[in-house]
Amino acid sequence: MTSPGESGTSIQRPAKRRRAATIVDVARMAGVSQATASRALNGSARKVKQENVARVLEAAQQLNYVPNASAQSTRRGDRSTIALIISEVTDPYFSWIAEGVIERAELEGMHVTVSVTKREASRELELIRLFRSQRSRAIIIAGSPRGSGEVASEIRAELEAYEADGGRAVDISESGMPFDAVELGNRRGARALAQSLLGLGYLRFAVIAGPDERGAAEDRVLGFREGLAAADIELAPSQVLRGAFSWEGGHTVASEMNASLIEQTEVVFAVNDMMALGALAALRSRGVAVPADVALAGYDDVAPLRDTVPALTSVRIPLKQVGAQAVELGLSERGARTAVRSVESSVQLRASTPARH
Amino acid sequence: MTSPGESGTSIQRPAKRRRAATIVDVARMAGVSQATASRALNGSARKVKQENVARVLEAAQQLNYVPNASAQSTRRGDRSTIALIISEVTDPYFSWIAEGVIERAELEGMHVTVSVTKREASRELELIRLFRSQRSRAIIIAGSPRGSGEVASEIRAELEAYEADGGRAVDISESGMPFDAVELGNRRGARALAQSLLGLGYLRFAVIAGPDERGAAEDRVLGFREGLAAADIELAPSQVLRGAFSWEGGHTVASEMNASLIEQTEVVFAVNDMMALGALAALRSRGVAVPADVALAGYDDVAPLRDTVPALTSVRIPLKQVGAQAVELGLSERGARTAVRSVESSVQLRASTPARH
DNA sequence: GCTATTCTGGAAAACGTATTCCGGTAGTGC
DNA sequence: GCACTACCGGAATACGTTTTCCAGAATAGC
Repeated sequence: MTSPGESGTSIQRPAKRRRAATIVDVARMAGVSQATASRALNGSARKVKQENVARVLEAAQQLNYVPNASAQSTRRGDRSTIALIISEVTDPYFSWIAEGVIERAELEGMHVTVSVTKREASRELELIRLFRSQRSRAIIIAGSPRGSGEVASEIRAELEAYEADGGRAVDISESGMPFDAVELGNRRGARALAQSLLGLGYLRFAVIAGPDERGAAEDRVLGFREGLAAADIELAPSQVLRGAFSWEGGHTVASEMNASLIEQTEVVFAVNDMMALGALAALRSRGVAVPADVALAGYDDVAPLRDTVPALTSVRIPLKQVGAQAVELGLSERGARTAVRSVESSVQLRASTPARH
Repeated sequence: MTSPGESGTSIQRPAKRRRAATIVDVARMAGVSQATASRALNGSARKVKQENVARVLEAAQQLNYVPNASAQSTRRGDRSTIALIISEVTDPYFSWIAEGVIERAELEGMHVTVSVTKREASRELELIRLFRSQRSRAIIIAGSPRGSGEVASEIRAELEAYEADGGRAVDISESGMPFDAVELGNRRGARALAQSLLGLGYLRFAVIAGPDERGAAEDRVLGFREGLAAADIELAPSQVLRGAFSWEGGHTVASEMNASLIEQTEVVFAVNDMMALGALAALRSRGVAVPADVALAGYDDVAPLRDTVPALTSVRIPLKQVGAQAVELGLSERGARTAVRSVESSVQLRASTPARH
């Protein structure tokens, strides 16, 4: 049954050496000065005799030399990586932004360091400090929890200090902070979604919102409200349910949703697709048919989720492009006023919200 | 229509300063020596008078001082970050592994740098060199393209050099390379899936495999074949279709799939869930009902995809745990033989593969 | 053949930090 | 008052680089 070599294979390997080779070792082996070795290895402005270059390269190869990046950057004082702070890696919303950031950064010959906040402001603060300490070229923050009070202002102060030291902070959201930003048009998008749903004949709404009233997701609630207001419809507090920004969050909210509220609701708008899908699963297991009994809309229009049944109505944001724009801002010259890029989102009507009557 | 403050807001901000404060600045402001400042700021073994500590801290605060991480680590020679190399951020398979890695690393007080290969071996090589240069504590590689020949052996050499310099390489997959590894049991899992499908009464199979015959995904094909072999069923070459490891890949393969092959097939096994979903969409748009006409199974059992309709049969791998194990290996003492951890996967039968007859 | 110029190599300084080593001060025991 | 021992601050050195500065050699120009 156990095929040979399939598992549990443990391979003998060479003992470990002690210490990485330095440029001094290379220089000694090549019989040149350390300065010459440095010049030969990184092609500085200065020329070095062809023969010496060859010897140095040969020695470096031989010793498996790799420059010590820390030493290089202390000396050069350079900023060569871009830091990306996101809330959650497993959330496709963030991973698509990350994709865009990484791709664009690579085009510029820069590397990206991705870190995760888990939506804790204290972690965000810690990470910003870390990247400041690492002299990152730019810090891109997507989906900051941007807690209230204390921590929020510490975060702001830290970012300002970072910019004062020559770094660039870029915010993905409409934060009103004095940093460059890529604006997602959450409010506008949600407004458009509300209007589209009204256009389909929906009149009675419920919203599954984020855990509290801060952050960019709340703009979606706000925009949705504005859209409804145009038809003189208001959202009562009981019609706004709150839960975590995840599949589980949506599931929990929909599971605990008051039966009479469901009864009265024609369409549920969840502020992101993951929550919408969680809600979908919960509704279904409660015997509520979607969209027959209740229609459902999400936000983000995240790719791999597009083929659920019923296909989910959502608002598409060009997330990769958002990431790319953030990089461009981060690499651009810092102006006296904050720069804001924005991106167009579009309502995608699908089977989960059929026209009513 | 345009609400004030919603968009296009550009904020005046302070002019940028020139240079980050160094520990020397702090020491000068506090009126102590640089050595004392250093000792006060990082709590070294040496004690420094309470009053001086206070003055130094005060000055640091005042100047918004943050230590220069590069300088610190050139001096200390420390290795304090873990590098994670994955193929694709947007693929939930990888992002769940990343989640596990990041979470576990944080428990150990380490930070993680995530980089993306895009499945190009040359990029992998470049990244390994980068991390070697940055003196990462460990390099965890998930889903290496592990190209053939030339580059593959360069990669191996680079990793060996990295370990010789004191780093730790951890491989997520069964690679047969002389590095510690977390084994996913791909072959075993696929074999079990095949057996389960046979148990349900399926007899005619097709496989949607990766673009070529290398890498861990091919073990899934191999294991599947082994499982079928137990019932004396063989997979003809025409029954193994190849495409990219993505939704699009699965979609393309299924779109181009020969109609008579579909006719003859009872169940399609795609080597990962994303491809399965792509195939699902394509089949559907060709008018092929799933599972009525053709059943479908995937692999990975990735969370947000679980509630497609029909629910997708798949093989669940505890991906977060895989990431965590990789970190443990990377932080453990290096032994004379490679260590291998393995993880249990389990077949999840769902509606996409109903029992036959 | 002599001077002026261009090359190119090496010694030394610098980057910002941590740490070793030295010396002075204060405290303790007589 | 003296010797001995903590204690703690500062000067100097080290980390592995890049870069400046100097000097010798080679080349060019006459």
